[in-house]
Formats: sequence, C-alpha cells, structure tokens
Amino acid sequence: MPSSTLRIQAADAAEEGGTQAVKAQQRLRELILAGDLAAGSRIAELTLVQRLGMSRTPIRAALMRLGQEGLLDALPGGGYAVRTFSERDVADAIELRGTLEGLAARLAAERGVRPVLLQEAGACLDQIDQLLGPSGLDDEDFSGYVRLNARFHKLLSEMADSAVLAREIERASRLPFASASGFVGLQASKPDARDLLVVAQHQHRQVLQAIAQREAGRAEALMREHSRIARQNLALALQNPQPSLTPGVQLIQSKR
Amino acid sequence: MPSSTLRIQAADAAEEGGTQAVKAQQRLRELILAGDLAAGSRIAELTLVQRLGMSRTPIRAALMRLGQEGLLDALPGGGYAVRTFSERDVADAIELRGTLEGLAARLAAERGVRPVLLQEAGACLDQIDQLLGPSGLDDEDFSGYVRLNARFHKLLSEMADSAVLAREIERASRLPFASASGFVGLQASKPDARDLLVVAQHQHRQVLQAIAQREAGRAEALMREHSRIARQNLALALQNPQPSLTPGVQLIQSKR
DNA sequence: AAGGGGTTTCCTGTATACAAGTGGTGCCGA
DNA sequence: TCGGCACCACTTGTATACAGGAAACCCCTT
Repeated sequence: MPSSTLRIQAADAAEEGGTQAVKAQQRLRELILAGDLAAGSRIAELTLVQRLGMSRTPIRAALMRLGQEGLLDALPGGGYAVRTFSERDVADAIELRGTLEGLAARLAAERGVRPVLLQEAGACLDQIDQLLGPSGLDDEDFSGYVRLNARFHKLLSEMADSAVLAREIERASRLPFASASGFVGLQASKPDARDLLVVAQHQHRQVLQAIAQREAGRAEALMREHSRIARQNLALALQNPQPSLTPGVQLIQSKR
Repeated sequence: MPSSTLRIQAADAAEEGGTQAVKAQQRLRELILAGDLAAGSRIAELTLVQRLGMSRTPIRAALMRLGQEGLLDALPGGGYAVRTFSERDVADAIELRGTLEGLAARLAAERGVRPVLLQEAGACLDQIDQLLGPSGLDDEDFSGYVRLNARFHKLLSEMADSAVLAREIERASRLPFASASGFVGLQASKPDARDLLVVAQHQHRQVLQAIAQREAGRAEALMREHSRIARQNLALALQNPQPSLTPGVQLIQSKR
C-alpha cells in the first residue's frame, strides 16, 4: 500500500491520530467493549486487517498491548481470544483497585502532599458539590460527574508521589468495570441515583481531610471502603445488564 | 537471512527455546539485569539485531513486553531506554508487592483454602526449617532457600484463588529487587545471615496459621510486615552494592 | 567564534513476502 | 462404525524492504 493512501486514511480517521498501532489499540478496545467481538472468541489477525484497514504489524502490536492490558487472553497455541470475566474476577478487580488506591491514600498521608495539590483536589470536590446541589440531575450532570470523579481519583494517585504506584493504579483502572467511574452511567437510570453519589462524595471529602491531617490509616481505610460502592453497583449491573450504560458488561459471564 | 542460518542459531542457543520473541525477551532481560546495557541509555533495535542474531520483528516484540514489564521506559519520540529507579521507586515497588500479597493473604483467610494447599504450604515451610536447622548455611542452602521461599509465596498467591490478583502479584514481583527473593543472595554474605531468614520463616508460619484460622486482618498485616524485610535489605544493598549478589542494583540511581 | 540553516544519517513505524506449526477434515482401513 | 492417518487450509511467527521523521553534524555566514 503506497504511503499516499496511508495519509488519506490518517486524515479520514481524523480526530487526533497517533501511530497506526495506537489507533488500532483504541479501535480494537472499542470493538471489544461494544461487544462487536464475541466474548471468548478467538481473534484472527487477518479479519482485523480487513476491519481496521491496516497491515498486520500495527495490529499485532495492538493485540499484544491489549493482552497485557487484560482485555485479551493469550492462547497457548498463539493468538488471542476476547477475555471473559467471572463475577468474582470483576469483584477482585474492584477490590484490587480499592487496595491500590488505599495504599496511595496512605502514602500521601504519611509523606505529606504539596498544598497546591490539596487545593486542586478541594476545588474538584467543590465542583462536584455544585453538580449535586440541586436535587435533579440530567445526563449532562452525570457525564460531568464522571469526568470530575476521574479527575479526583487521578489527583489522589498523584498525591502519593509514586510513579510506580500511579502506573499500577492506572493499570488496575483500565478494565472498564473496575475503574472508578465504571458504573456511574448505571446509577443515572436509578431513582435514588443522586443518593449514592452523595455518599461517594462524602467519602471523597473524608479521604481528602484524612490525608490533609496526616491520618494515614484512616485515609487508607476510607479509600478501600469507597471502592465498595463500585462493588455494590456490580451486583446491580448484573441483575439488569444494559451494555449501553455499562460498557463491557457482556464480557462478564456467570459460569465458565 | 536464509532460514537455514536461523536453524543453526536456534540450535546454538540450545536450551529449550520457545519463539524467537520469547528468547529475545529473556536474553534482553539478562543483558539489562547484568548491566551490559547502560542504565538510562537508549536502545537501538539494530544494535540488538546484531547482538541477538535475529530480525527486528521479535526484538520489537520483546522491547514492547519489557516496556510493559517495567524494565524499559518508552521514549516520547519512539524507542526505549533502560529504565532507572530511584531508591524511593524501589521502596514503593516493595511496598506495592507487600500490599498485594497482604490482600492475597486476607482473601485466602476470608474465603478459606482447600486443605491440600494448606498442607503443601506447610510442607514447604518444613523444608525451609530443615535448611535452617543446623546453624551453618552454605551457598547451596541459600539457593535452596530462594527456591522454597519463591514456592511459598507462589502458594500464598494461589490460596487467594483469584486469577486477577495472582496476575498482578506476579507482575509486581517481576522487578528483580521487588521480588520476594531479590535480596536473599545479599544476606548470604552477612554474618548474621541466618537470623534474618529465621525471622522471615517465623512470619511465614504465622501467616499460614492466620490463614488456616481464618484471621483475615492478621494475615494481611503479617504479610505486609513480611515485605519490610526486603526493604531493610534494600538499604543494605545500597550501602554496599554488589551486582553479583543482587541482580539489577546498578539500575538504582540515587538522583535523577 | 558562535549561531543558524541545510544536509545527511540513522532510527523507528509500516507493509508485505515467506516459513512453519497447528488444527481440522475427510478418507481409508480395520 | 469407529479409529487413525494423511492432507489441506489457515494462522501465526519471522524476515526484510521501504518511507517518514528526528536528531546530529557540518558548513556557511555574520
């Protein structure tokens, strides 16, 4: 394929394109999370060549990365299959994230945090309060919450000032249903949606206070407890699976 | 390069070879840990082609994997550099492993463990006791300890019965100085070498007991504390760096 | 002598051709 | 009819050719 064609495709894809390999990784992840690739099924590289319109090389790179990311299983004979998760796997992934974020909170409290970071986090929580202020929440408010929530968790991870830990937290949050905002979309559909967010926000405040006051043990415990909200929502999501609200649910299979 | 040459080289390398990519990963890891590649220096693929005697394709795969493994840093402009670690990075990596193993111990205690596994772990500890029995320990005893210690930690990770967590523990232990047996070689050179192993073994016993008695909180705390031994040894290793005893120390740089 | 611009060289990203292994299927024999 | 063997198609692993881009270097200019 001549390079001119390449350029055109890059232009077609528009919207900020890194290398082909990165684009392949993103699009492949979308395909998996959207359920376009059956859970548990083997993925042939050539079908992706056709589907993504690029050569095997970047596709192979993307497959390998998604394998290490945890969305794909490496098969013994070579190749990959879409990974399936048991309910317990997902619960463990959430527990894992909670534990790591707990560790981050503890380290932040023990080591102390630059005032600037604490202020930023506080401002972030203020913004969430504003969203939660009026009792009615529309879809826009929810997507705003998801963004601010992700930002707060990111800031917490930065507070620990540990590249090693930050890396691992990001890794643990990459599984969509393990991430801090994985189930928020689900809540929007529930009548008492706001209440859970209020509880979560209270925990946010307490954690930040604990860190600021150098209460390491309390900060860790709070952060762990905070992750249990996601676990609660997991049960909800499994009772009434709506892939449009919780990307990747179809990867969760009760028995295997 | 004709395939006949390939076969010869594969035969030369001998000793059980998976794919070229796997061999490249192993050999590259050895090169890095042995210090043959300067810490912080950029790695050109073509130099590795020459050095490892294979084409760029498997080498690229190996680089990518080692990047995700944490031994290499991905550079912004593409390519990789040998990663350097600050003393704090290493301490954090140890803390991380301790936290994950603590989580595993807690889950094992909460969920209960098949008696067979408990027996196996007990037998493993008995073997360690035998090694520690006589006061004198030779090099062979130490390598035996390293093997049995690794086995015990592996069994602990299995006890949690969580594929997700086991994966992450293995990942966190891949950094050589973060692993459970990373600094044991160092101890062998010290006069009070045996004492530290006795302490570690005592912790092993207590953890196993806690798990068997379903004391989740105690099991978790013990496992965390157990990892502090590695942290103690880290300080020792930095005072008197001996790359032959602790592979990868030269990757630790005081300032960056 | 120092700075800037142009050139040159190397290095990575990508595509593709080729080889080898694996799994499946169909046929043959018992 | 069932089991085993051979063949075939497909899939992945590997090598290599090519192109774009970045960094270094050298020369020229001021």
